[in-house]
Amino acid sequence: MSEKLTPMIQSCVLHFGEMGSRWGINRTVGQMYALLVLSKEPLCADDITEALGISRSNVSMGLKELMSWELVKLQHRQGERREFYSAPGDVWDIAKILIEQRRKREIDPTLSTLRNLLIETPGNANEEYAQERMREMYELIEMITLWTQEIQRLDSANLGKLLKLGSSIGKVLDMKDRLLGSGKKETSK
Amino acid sequence: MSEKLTPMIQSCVLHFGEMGSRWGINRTVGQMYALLVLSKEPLCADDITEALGISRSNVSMGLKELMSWELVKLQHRQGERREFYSAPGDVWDIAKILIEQRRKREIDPTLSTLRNLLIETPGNANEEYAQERMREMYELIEMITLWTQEIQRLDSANLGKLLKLGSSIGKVLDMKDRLLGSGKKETSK
DNA sequence: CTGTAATTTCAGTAAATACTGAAATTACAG
DNA sequence: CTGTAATTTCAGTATTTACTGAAATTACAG
Repeated sequence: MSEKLTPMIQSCVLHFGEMGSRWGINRTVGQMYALLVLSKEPLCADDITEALGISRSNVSMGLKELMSWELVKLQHRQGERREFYSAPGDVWDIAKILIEQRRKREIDPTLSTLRNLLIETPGNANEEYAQERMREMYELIEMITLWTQEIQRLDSANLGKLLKLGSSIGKVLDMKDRLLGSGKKETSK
Repeated sequence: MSEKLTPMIQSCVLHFGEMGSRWGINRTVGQMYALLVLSKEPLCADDITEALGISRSNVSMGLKELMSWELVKLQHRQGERREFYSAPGDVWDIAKILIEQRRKREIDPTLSTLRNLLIETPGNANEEYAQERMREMYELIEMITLWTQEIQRLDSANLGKLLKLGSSIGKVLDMKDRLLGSGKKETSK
């Protein structure tokens, strides 16, 4: 990390590099992305090289990675050979992309693996129990995925609305009871 | 990976080892945990050593790691020196622990870092823009965290209820509108 | 086309992470 | 206590992952 970065931006970049590395994202790529997100203007590869003090080829590979995640857009400028890169301007859009990509890369394959194991006939009591747990996993992951997908449909405005709905999911459950008229007065806790 | 494991269980163990490594969890620790989750009976360290074909010391370190995440419980048996380890019997309980631990380890520090950067006075236009983005991140992460915390309060039964609520968050927003009588008829899409 | 300024690729190297075996420590039955 | 069967620690090593510089490739202005 060498030139140009103010301490404020540098702190943020370093932090997200660190976080990235804890979530299975290469530290340097995390830093690159933080830099792009925090920058109003699109950056070219050399800007990043200089800002982070890493090699040009490393930046090239990192950008390739970010492109494969569809986390960056590429911009041409008239009469310029260089490419400029930028992150989506809305943080929620970024989150949606991340969720979607991880779903494709990790969740879907996991569901598929579990599904395949669940159609096998258990060979003994162990396997029977194991399948039980796998089934629970499958259902939980599937449920969370479905909800997440619904939430992803929201734009920033409606997201805010949902979030202001208040801190209590309990209310949602109560609503459900009231709306659907499910007789017993259950609470969410 | 050597002894005893049936192909079904082995596949699952390998898959979750792989997934773990993509989420910043040591592959072997992921395998160990899958094994524990799939096993009805608690396992001792040697069981794991044998099942995964890794060294006893590696198992010891892995179990230490899993303990620090509070993902395993430890059981004594009368007149036995050995310790037996087991995972929670409910997959949703496991998920709640994972969410909670990652919040403590990664989300809270991130929010704290962002908060510190946000109270600084921006030194130039760049920093002003950067702070804008940081504020959006802060708010999004905080919101998601609050919701997640609410959802974590649910037990398996109520979770099922919430999830059966249906695939449409839109419905929740509609409920909100109806219940709170917010005049305009907005939709969630 | 041609020259140039950019990007990409990749073999080699560096750094970080994970794993092992041996030694030290611990727990407890007798 | 003492002996033993277990666990933990840790220095050294192996493996994996990340990074670099040099060479190859590409895009395009002129």
